[in-house]
Parts: sequence; C-alpha cells; structure tokens
Amino acid sequence: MEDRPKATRNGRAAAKAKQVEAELIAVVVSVNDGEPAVLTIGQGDCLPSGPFALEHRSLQSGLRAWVEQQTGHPLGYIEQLYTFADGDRADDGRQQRVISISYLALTRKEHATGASSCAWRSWYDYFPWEDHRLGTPKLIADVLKPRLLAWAADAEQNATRSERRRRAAIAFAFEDRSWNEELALKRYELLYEAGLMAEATRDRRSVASDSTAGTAMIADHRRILATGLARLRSKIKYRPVVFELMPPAFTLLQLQRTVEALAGRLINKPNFRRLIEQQELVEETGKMSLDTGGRPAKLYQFRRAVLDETAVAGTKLPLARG
Amino acid sequence: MEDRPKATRNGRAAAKAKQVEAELIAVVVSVNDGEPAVLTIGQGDCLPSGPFALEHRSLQSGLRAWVEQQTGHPLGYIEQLYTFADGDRADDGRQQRVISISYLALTRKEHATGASSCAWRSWYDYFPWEDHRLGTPKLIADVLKPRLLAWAADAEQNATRSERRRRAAIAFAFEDRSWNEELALKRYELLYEAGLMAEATRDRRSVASDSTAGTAMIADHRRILATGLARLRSKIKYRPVVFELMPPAFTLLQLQRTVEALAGRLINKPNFRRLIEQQELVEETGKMSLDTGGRPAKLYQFRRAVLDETAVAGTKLPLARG
DNA sequence: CCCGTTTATAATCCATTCGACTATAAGGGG
DNA sequence: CCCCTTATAGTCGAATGGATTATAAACGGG
Repeated sequence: MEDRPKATRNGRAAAKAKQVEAELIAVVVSVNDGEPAVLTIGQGDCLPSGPFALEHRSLQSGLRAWVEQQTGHPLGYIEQLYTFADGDRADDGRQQRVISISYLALTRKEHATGASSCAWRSWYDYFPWEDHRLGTPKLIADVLKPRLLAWAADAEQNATRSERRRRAAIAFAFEDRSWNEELALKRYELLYEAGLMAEATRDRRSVASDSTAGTAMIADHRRILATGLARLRSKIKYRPVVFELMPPAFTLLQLQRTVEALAGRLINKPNFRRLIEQQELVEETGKMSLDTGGRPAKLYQFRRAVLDETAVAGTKLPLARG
Repeated sequence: MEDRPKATRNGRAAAKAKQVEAELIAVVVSVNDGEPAVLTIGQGDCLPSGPFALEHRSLQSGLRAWVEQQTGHPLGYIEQLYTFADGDRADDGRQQRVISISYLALTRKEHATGASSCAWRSWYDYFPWEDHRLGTPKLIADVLKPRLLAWAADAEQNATRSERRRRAAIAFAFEDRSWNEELALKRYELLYEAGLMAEATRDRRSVASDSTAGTAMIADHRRILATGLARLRSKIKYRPVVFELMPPAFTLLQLQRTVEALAGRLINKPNFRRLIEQQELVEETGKMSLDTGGRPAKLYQFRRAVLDETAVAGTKLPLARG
C-alpha cells in the first residue's frame, strides 16, 4: 500500500499546474441604534479583502490584518462562512485560479476608524426587500413579485414555469406563505437568476434590466454579504452571538432592537424578556439607564460564563412566526 | 477612489509570494445495517483527497473526480465542511502553503467499488467513545475520565485546572450532566489537547502516551472526520439529509436505526414514527417488507418534494434527551 | 398638580410540541 | 396454540413558546 498519500505526492510533483491564489473576504457587521451595518470600502460596493500570504500565521490572522489595514478596524469574533472558486475571474484569459475564503465578523462601530476610505452601510441598502420590521416592504409587491412571475412565465417548459413560481412563492412568501428571514441567500440567488440584480445583467453582458433592486457590489461581494446575513439570522437563534454586537452594558430593549435589526422582523417583547432571563444569558449591572424616554430600565451585561455552558444548551431567541 | 480593488490588484502584482496549493478532502459517509461507515484509503488511516487543479470546473467537481479516481465511488449529496491552512505542513522547510477544503458526502455503499485500495470503516473505530447506543462506553469511565482529570490536575495555574475540568465535564457529561452527541468535535479537540490522541503525541514529537484511544489517521484527517461527524449529527435534526443514506424503499425502523447510528444514541420509537409522519417526509410505496423478523412492515419512500418545501419548515428528528 | 405618554416589568392564558408509556395487530417458529 | 418478534395506534403530562393583559415608574404639558 505504498501509494497511500498518492494525491498529495502527485500534487507536489506537478505542483506548478496546481498553484492558486487564496483571497480572504470579510463581512464585518455591527448594529447601531437599531440599524444593521456592514463595513465596506471603495464606494460602498466592495467588502474588505486581500490575498492570503506567507506572512500570515493563519487564515484568520490574515483576514484580521487585511481588514485592519484597509479599514483601521480591529476585529473580535470571526467565523468562517464559505469557500468558493472561480467566480468570474477565470474568463480574463489568464490560467490562474482564485479561491475565495469568506468570513463573518461581529463587532461594534465605536472604534473611530481614522480617515480610511471605508464606510458603514446599512444591510438594507443592498437588500431592501429583507427589512420587514415595518411590515412587508412595498418593493416586493410593486416590483419583485411581478418581475419574478414574469420570469417564471418566460420559461419554455411547463415544469420549469411551475417550479420557478413555487421557488419564488417559498422565498418571498407569496400565496399566503409565511416570511422566513433565514432564506436571505435563496432570495438573492433567485433574484440574480431572474435578472433582477445588476450583477447578473453585468455578468451575462446582457442588456441591463429596466428594474434592479438594491445597491450592487463588485464581483460576487453582494452574494457573500447575503451569505453572511443568512448565516447570522440563523445563528442568533441558537448561539448567543448577538452579544458580540452589544456594548458592555445595555437594556433589554436595546438587545431586542439589535436582534430585530438582524432578523429584519419584530419580536414580542414580554416573550423576548422571558426567554433571555430564563436562559440566564445576562446579569444585572445594578445600574439604570435614564435615557429611555419612559421609565428607567435596568442595565444588563452578558454572562461570559455561558460561552462555555451554552455549548450544551443551545440558545434560542423567539422570532415570532408569521 | 481609484484604489477600490486594491487588495486584488496587489495580490496579482506580487502574486509569486502568494501562491498556495489547494487540497480537497472528503468525508464520505454511508450507513449499512445500523453501522455508520466512512470511506478510507490506504490502511484506513487516510481520507480520499487530492489537489484542486486547472482541469476541475469547480471545487465540488474536483472533489468528485478525486474520490471517484481513488475509490471508484461516485458521490451524490455533498456539502462543504471547513477550510483551513497550514496544518503541519509548513514545517518541512519549503515555502509552500497548503489550504485544505473539506467536504461531507452522503451516499450508499451498494456500488461495488472495484478493486481500489479503499475500505469502508466504522466511525466508531476512530471515535469509540461516541457510540452510546448500548449505554455509555466503558472506555469513558475506565480510560478517558481518569486521563482527562489527570491532565486537568497537571495544569500549573489554578484557574486553568478548573477550566479544564469544566470543559471535560461538559464534553463528556461528567458530574451528571447529560450527553450531547453534537459535541463530537469538541471532544476530539479536548482529547487531542490532553495528549490522548496518537496524532497529538506524534505532532509534538513527544513520548507516546501510554493510552491512546481509537484508530489514528494521518495528518489532521481524524479531526476532519470529527468535524463531519459533528456537522452531520447537528444537521439531521433540522434537514432531511438522512434520506441520502437510505435505499429507495425502507421501513420506518430502518430509518430510525440509521438516525441512531449517526447520532450514536437510541430514539423513542413511537415518537420517531409520529414525527416522521406528521412532517410528511415519507410516503407509502404500497409494498411490505417481510424480513423484519416479526410483523411485516410497510415500505416507505422519501418525498422528494419536501426538499423544496422544507427550506421553510426545518425538519426535526426526536433525539431523546439524557 | 394632574394626566396622558412612554417605556419597563410582571403575570396569565392557551395551543402546540414532545418525551414517556401503554395497548393492540400481525407475522414466524417451536 | 403459545410465545417470540416487530409493527402500528393511541394516551398522558410536562414544557415550550406565542399572544395578551396588567401594573409600575419616569417625563412633560396644561
């Protein structure tokens, strides 16, 4: 059985043909006054990114270095999102492949970010159909729904037509289905496929659609952003990651507003409080917040201890069903 | 703002220093007669893998090609697990980095795999402490617990000692905590850190421990396997992936045994049936299985339609709590 | 100073979920 | 025919979690 590490040996022998460049991309998220924001560079159409190089000790430290260099912002919590190859880069004629490794980072805005050419932009600039806190956005019924149905009707085969209609109905809660905020990535992919994203028309070199929604980004950065959004919306339901976005002391309503900003939907207040308390995620600081506008609220802090305990329990947040 | 795609441009300008090799690694899982198996090559100490090369259209197709070449086994369902860099490869003096992109694949054994040098091995050969179907393995109380406690006591600082004890207690359900099958990766990491895995003593070039548990693998392959195990145990609870492991027609008990094999714990039978049925995951084929040993059982098949519907619902499986 | 507004905080109601258990049905073998 | 095995149906009860109501405490305006 001398051929055991065959693959690796072959790879090294003929390594020349198998060299790739690895790119690190970050979705850096914060929430300020109930608005979820993402850290962008350029004209707000680009996520912080850079190649993984020899001087980086690890993928994570490489990512931290690039983000700090490009935005002046140090990162706390980070988690890997997804790795993919050959977006639209292979078509420039060079025989060089790029692998993109994307990360989700949670932080707080506060750090004054010097004069870098970076900016915090609201998630919902890029995905205006995702914010359901004030009800279903009109954009959906006025623009997206008719366009999606037209796209479905465009299909040649009958089966394809009904499949497209069903996919759209599930993703966007047509035909009185209930809205599912975790489907953010599926919705982006559907809109891309239907030619409603500026990126799609650009990539296909086809005629620009008469109606595209949300702010576009370079390459596949908006897709990566959608991936981060979907991951975060899913994760806040079973892991206490929200606290990475909170200041050291906060009121329960501030915590709720942060979750709502991420989920893009409103939460029942008493139930939210009950769940937070019975899970012992927070403890009182003893101080009160006076600038609530009404009755002063207790200030709480995250119980760091649960970061170990919770590995067992799983932390749920009550996101009301439609 | 002409410096927008700065990172990428820099990367290309000085590309020479930033070349890496990308390796694809597969955890291929099947379940046969209630035994969960993983596809290995070599002496059962190596997962199928190979470099990502120019001829591969995508990461996934590259992975499929390597697995099929090395094992003769075509893959169905695959999902990305994790990407990591610089395992223990950077220390051989070469200035060359390797990025490993790991995948989880679910399949069925059936395909006669020619005469390749590959073999199906039980998961629990590598993680004997993970199978709790017949009660808690004696290995835990007899070997792991004393060794872990000794490791905890070894720490110099008081805080470190109590932290190690707490981590061990959570992961292995000491001090009458309840067993959580999803912590498989944490358990492996803990045992590695405590020097109980042959890989750890090998990596550190330290004296081999007097007691190591389970079959070791090359490099970090056993860690990757643990990652796949943990991911799968988590995922079967909210997505209907189990059916990728089932034959076209099966009895409800066979389905239950498969879930139990993956989870490493037993499930309450009436509750399992109730959950499967009320979620409409399966439909009757009209045929019966006669070789049950008792009363004949209805044969069911997976309702492919739920693969779309379920995007909304989330499919739970009742894994009884300790 | 009262009173309406705003927010905080506590308590209750109720449908659903889900673990645990019991009971009945239908095959085979001695 | 009894007894083993497994299949299948039904019940009980605790806990979860969504929805609603009630009370408390600040502020500001008339």
